[in-house]
Amino acid sequence: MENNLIIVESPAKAKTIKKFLGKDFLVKSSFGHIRDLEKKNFGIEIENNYRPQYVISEDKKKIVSELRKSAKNVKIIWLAPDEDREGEAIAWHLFEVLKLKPDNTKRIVFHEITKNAIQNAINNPRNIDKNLVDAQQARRILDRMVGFKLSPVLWEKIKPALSAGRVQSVAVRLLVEREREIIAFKSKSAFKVTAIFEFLDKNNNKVELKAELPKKLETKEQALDFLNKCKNAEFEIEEISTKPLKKSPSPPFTTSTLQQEASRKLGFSVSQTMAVAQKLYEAGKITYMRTDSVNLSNIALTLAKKAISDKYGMKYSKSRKYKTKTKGAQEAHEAIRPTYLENKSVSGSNTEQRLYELIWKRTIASQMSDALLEKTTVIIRISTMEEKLIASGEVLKFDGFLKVYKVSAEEEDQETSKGLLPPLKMNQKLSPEIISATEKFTNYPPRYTEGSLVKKLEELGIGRPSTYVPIISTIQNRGYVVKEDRPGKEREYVLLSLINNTIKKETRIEIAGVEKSKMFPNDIGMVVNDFLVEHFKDILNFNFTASVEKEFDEIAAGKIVWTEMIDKFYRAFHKKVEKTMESSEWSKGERELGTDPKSKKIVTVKIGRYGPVAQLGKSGDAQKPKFASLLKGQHIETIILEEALDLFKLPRILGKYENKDITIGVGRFGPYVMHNSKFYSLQKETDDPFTIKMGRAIEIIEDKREEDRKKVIKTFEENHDLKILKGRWGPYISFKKENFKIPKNKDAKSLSLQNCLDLIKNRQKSKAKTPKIK
DNA sequence: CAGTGAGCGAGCTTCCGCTTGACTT
Repeated sequence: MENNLIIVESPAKAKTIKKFLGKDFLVKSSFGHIRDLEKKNFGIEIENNYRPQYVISEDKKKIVSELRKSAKNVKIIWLAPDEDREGEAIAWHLFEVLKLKPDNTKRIVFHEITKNAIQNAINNPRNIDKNLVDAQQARRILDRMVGFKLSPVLWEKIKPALSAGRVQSVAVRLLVEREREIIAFKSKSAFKVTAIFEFLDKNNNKVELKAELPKKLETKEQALDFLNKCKNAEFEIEEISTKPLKKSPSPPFTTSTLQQEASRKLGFSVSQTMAVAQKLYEAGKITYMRTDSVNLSNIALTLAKKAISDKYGMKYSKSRKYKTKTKGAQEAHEAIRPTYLENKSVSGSNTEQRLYELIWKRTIASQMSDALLEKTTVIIRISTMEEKLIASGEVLKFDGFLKVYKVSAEEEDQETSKGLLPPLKMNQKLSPEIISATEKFTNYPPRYTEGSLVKKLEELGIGRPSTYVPIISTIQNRGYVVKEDRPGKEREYVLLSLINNTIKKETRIEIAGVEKSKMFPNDIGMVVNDFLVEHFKDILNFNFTASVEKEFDEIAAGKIVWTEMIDKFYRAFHKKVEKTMESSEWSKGERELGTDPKSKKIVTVKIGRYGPVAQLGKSGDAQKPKFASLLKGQHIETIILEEALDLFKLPRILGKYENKDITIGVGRFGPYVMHNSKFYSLQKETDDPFTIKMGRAIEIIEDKREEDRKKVIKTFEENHDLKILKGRWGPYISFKKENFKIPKNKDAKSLSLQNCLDLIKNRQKSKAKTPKIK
């Protein structure tokens, strides 16, 4: 029987620690927090000096009782959660819930999981830091107050089941404000001049030199004027200069930078990255994946140095220490790094291997030498004017860290690929092959991706590594935002080119504004945001978290008492909640678009009971107003009168097919063709419900019929309700509008009717057995 | 695949941070 019990948060950590400790230590995990505020009745006794009502979480009851049992059988209990605010609170809750005694309970912390670090921690125990715990309680209680007082205001004033919170509401605000910037953005165009010179080098090889005019020309006239002056001009090299350039590696990964890079380089979503990282962590292949620290342990530094000199040579190695700059970082862990830096790759699924390799490269690169480059700039004189053309190129002199890790382009602006320049001489004469002036449009500010949103939140000190994934899913689940692709629009641009002293004018078409996996605010997100910003400005302020964090720090330092801080906050906050409940209007984001020329009625758009809707006429009028839902892609903020009027033209009857009406309409699942009371979806990109013709409608119907025929794998004469069909996840049984899985080891084609019926019966039985929780 | 804000009105929704399962139609 062991004499010691160590409790940590994570089972994977427990497993690792166990290896370093002798038989006398029992190592267990609490699986994170074990208690939380009661959900019913607010969980805070306002009248009793904000006394928190803690309850053991349903899914932790079993763990708590196990821990209680273990604690009884040992002499000393070591509480070893992380050394940050939340970790301290976990230790304190454990102390309270397990009814531990001060004389045989010790609080220890370690920053890396090594035998030495753990031994060192055990030799230097301390008591639970109650001030730090109080800071956490204040954080928890403030979040509950904000969330559980604000959300009901939204239910009352906008729509049921909405939510607001210190973190999520600011995340939505960022997206809404960016969207408005984009809506208001006016694109300007200017002309970019590039020249290509061709000449023969000393080996008589044809070489090209590409040069640019550093400033853009504002108008087409200026561009034409410039090209005209280039006619019969002489071009000559005026200056060649080189200067050395240095590039340094990025720090090793934190949760947020890993999420961004995995998204950019591997195309992973934020949640996918975390799921894969969790697997690697559980397998002992990487360190903990939820961290805000860029710090590497001394062991890691030594391992990195050895791995780099073994693989690439000593001159590639350079030990570096990185400092965390992020606001509010708690740094309870190391940066995310491979546990064994000598392993460049690992076994596992394809995604695991790729993510591991990314982590390995980034970690190793962070401990490598700078890359050294030489940048050459060539200035070309034009005989007919003052302006100069500039060509530049880069040569890599020493690759350094670039040997393993290419820095990914932060923003897309990589127009000129900088390569080697051909050998050139001072005063060398050049003759242009082509000089062109291309019309370029300024771009609106970029929409957020999941990763860039996380980055922004982190910069503002909002949210924690463990919450980035939940934040993103919450704001989507509430319908405030969607992540999606949107097609671009065609745009004309002018291309002027000077070839053989003649100017050619062309108009070309480019696709602009294509969006891939971007976060877009929905109408409801905008309405909720506007409401919150109007009535709860301070909480929606981007600095709100930072300023309360300062107060939490003071609580942790013992300078202020947590109940006093909370009292001050709550009094002011609660007054605002009450005032808003009483006085504010129903908020539906209504916008008037204009008057229908036919009926002379007013057209408005707003959030209706079932989502964004257009309304023709006023609700008080003698004639009841007409309503029509907005289509996907239409928004209250941007829809115009003509588009809204079109909505009232549906549903419309196109004609007859097989003696039945064909009707076009828009329903819950988007635009449809209805025929013989069956629905067929229109193609998202190609079909327009307002203009679709009979022929195309019939085509859609026939296509769907054909597809359905192909889906059928097997039918049975004896029972027409039952079919074996081919679906997205393989074959399945369809029976009276319900679908049933076919076990992987069974061949769908050879199933008999009886087999199928058995499978159905089995599923129904197992379903009945599953007890309903919650 | 329809309805579009109160003329019956129960009982519910909701926060942020720590952790991993169990569950996959």
